[in-house]
Parts: sequence; structure tokens; C-alpha cells
Amino acid sequence: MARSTSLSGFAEWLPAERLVELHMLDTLREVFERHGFSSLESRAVETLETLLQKGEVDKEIYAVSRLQEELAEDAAPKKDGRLALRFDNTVPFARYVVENAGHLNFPFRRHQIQKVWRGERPQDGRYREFTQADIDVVGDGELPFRADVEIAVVIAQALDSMPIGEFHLRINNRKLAQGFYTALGLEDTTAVLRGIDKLEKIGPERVAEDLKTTAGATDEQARKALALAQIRTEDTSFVDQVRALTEGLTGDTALLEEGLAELEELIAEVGKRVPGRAVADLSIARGLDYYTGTVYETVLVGHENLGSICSGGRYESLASKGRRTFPGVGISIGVTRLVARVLSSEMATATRSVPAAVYVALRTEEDWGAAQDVADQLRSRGINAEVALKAEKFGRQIRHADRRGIPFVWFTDEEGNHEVKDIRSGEQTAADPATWTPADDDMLPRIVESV
RNA sequence: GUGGGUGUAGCUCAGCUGGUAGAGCAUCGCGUUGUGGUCGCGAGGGUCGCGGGUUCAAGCCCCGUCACUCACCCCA
Repeated sequence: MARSTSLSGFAEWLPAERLVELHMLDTLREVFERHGFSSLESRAVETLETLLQKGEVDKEIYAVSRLQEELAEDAAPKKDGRLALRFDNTVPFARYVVENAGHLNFPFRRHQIQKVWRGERPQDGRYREFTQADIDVVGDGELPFRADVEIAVVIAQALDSMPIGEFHLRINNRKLAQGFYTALGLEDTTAVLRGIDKLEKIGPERVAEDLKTTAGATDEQARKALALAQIRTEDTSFVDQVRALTEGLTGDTALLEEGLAELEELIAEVGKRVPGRAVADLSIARGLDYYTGTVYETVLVGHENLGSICSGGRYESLASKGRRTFPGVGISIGVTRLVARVLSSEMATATRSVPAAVYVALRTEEDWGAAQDVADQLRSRGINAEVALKAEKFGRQIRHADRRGIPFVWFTDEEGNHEVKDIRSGEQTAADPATWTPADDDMLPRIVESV
């Protein structure tokens, strides 16, 4: 069902596919708002400097310019104030928080479901234009760790209510990992993290090699770092496993203990509130370097090749304004990636491709006004109706409705008697436009999950 | 950006050693003249991605180019 598009990396859906996407977007908004996250939309463009600040990640950014300005002969190339499309929702949000700090109440929680753009090479599940659904909680100066727990709970519930089958929220804590490396005597903890991040892709042998060359690890240090990364539990038993590994370590373990306590609390709470979804997975590192504590990543069971469909984490300094800093914790769902996979593997489909429940047939060209009156009577009672544009043979009009999945065709004869035909059973009965109502299941297109 | 694969009808794809461009599905029409789906018969639909070269002759061979796609990098 999901087709490739003429412009690679820019997904455009057919009507029935769009309904699946809409359903997922609606569900996300509903769940987010149920947990008190306000909706927010930020502008599509940011200044280039804003986008380039964060973490110095070399994102593929689309710049935006005015054609007239470019064409002007004497236009000196301006560097400052150049505009570019946002590549995620976190950076614009950070800018928004700083700009509006005086009007917001902290801790501030918001959701933001918007398109973002990246000029990367498109691939299966990778788009140049795609929708991200973010939730973040941001504090003024400090933000209780509980927010990390809540983010995981909300996102697990949101994913739970979408037609995507089983998923695993894989959670780690950077304090734990970095604290462990420090205790081990490894100085360059970011290099170690980067190496560990490749574990799933290139395997333990090559990671060990990598750790020795790029992070200056000894055989024993590499072995222990890998052993830590291989810990994965659905309950808090990882704590004992980590402790077994740290026995006899002489370095400073304060940071390690802090991370361990945080992850333990998180796994315990999420396990209680949304059972079976969260796993402590000590191999999760995340590429971005601004995460400072909890890190989240999510895989669809059976679709591991798709990569993460949802990830995020805690950052001690989302933004700063003078001496104020705003710590935050957030997570983002790759909606387009998810929708594409739901469509291509037919995890969910729409019951029909159009909103209309009733197709009002036209007996003669002169009857159009009367047919619209019938349709209006239905519409005023919340029943979506469409009137035929031409008085074609009834067979054609029925076929037109059939092809779009419209379940009912309405007929009015020359005496003004009304009949409605259920296109699936072929049954046709007398009906009153003022009172007739379709079955609940036929009112609107529904999204059905195929198991 | 680097490397591999693929470009033929709306879709999925055949096309032999270079010799007049095909099938299935879809669409449209008729059978059934204003109540669809099934069935039968028929019809329309092509810059063979684009440009050049070799040849009497190119969808096929050669060169270039573009697009799509997969992998790497990075990531939702």
C-alpha cells in the first residue's frame, strides 16, 4: 500500500493511508493532553546560528532564502540572520523557552507535533521531511528526577494505544555508564560511550578493539565496559549485576551510584504503571552529547531493522538565560517512520478511504437541489454525506460509492419517497432523512488493527 | 559524500544471439438501454529515464547523465 514518491524522502500518502496517520496523530495528542502536556507549535524556520549551537552536531540542514535577494546583483552574502528549517523540535523549543521564560510557569510541560527537515540520504524509514511528536518537561534551575519517570510512562502509554504491536522502551542512564567508566579508570568517557553505541551494529570484538584504540582502554577495562553494556533486564535485577561488576574498583563511584539509583527507580515505577514495556538496557548510549542522565530508545518488536522509533533523554541544560539554566527531559516519536512501517506491513488499515457514510444518488440533473437537502438533513445530525455530481446510470453511481467504500447509497424516487441501500448486503429499505442513522461502526472511517 | 543494484503501460513485471514493444492486474465500453460487485467479449493506454555513440538496424551493446533504491555515516 505504501508507495514510493517521486521526490525521494518526502512521503505523501493516499487518502486511506492518511487516515491511518491522522489516527495516530490524534491518539498521540489525546494521550499527551491527558497527562497535562500543553500543545505548542513553533515556527518552521530558525536562524542558522540557533540551529548550529546545540551540541555541534553536523545535521544536514536546509537553508531558506529569498529568491529576489539572491538574484539581486549587489547582494553581499549575509551570514548572520540566515534562516533554515528546523531539523528537530528540541532546539526550537529551547529557544522558545528562553524567549518566553517570563510568560511560562515552571516546571513547564508541552507536546509539540510538527514536521522537521533533514537533508540526509533517504532510506527505508528515513525521510527528509518527517513528523516528530515530542514531549518535554522543563524546569527552572532544577527538575525532579520524577519527570524522567513520567516521560517514560506517558510515552509507553501513548505507544501502547497505537496500532503498532509490541515495543520495547530501552532505557539507560549516562551517569551510571560514565560513572562506571570513571570508576574503572577510563578518562575519555564520551569516547567509550560512542564505542559502546556501536555494539549492536559491529559486535563486541570490534567494539573492544575500538575502545582500546580510541579510548585508550586496557584489555581488562574494555572487557568490563562491554560486560556492563551487555546487562539487560526487565526488572531492577540489573542493579545486582552492576554491583557484581564494580566489586574491587578503586575509582570514584559517586556518579555511578547516583545513576544506578535513578535507573532503578525508573525501571521499578514504569514496570509498575505500564508493565512489560520498559527494559533497563545498559548498551543504550545515544549519539547526541547533550544528554546527561536518563536516555531512552524504542524498538518495535519484529521490526528491529527499522531502528529506533522514539528516543530522547535528560539534559541538565536544555537552555540557559544569563545565570538561569533550564534542565529538561524529553522524548520524541518518529511519527512518519512509524506510519510508514504500519502501512507497509499492514499493521492497521482504514475501513474506507473517504469520510462520507452516505452517497446521495441523483435521479435527474434537476434533482440536485433536493439531493443536497437530503444530505444536509443527514449532515445536521453528524452523518457525513456526499451528493453525486452527475445523474449517471444508478449502476455507475453505486459503483462510485462502492469503490470508495461508502457503505450507503441514498435514492429518492419521483414521488419523493426515500430508500437507502446498504451496499455490502445489497439490502435496500425505506428511510427518513430526518431520522435514519447508520450503525456506529459505519459513521466514520475506522482504523482497524490487523493482528 | 562513498560504494552496490534498478529504470519498459496507472501497478507488478516479461522481452532470447541486436531484427516491427508484450502479459497479468487496473481503467473504459458492450452484453445487461437507470441498481454495482461475478462472468463473457472488446477497446484505449508507451519519448523502453534522458543525452550521445557503434550498427543497415538498439529496449538489448558502449560512454555519459539523471532518478529511484540498498548499504556506510548519522539518526525518528
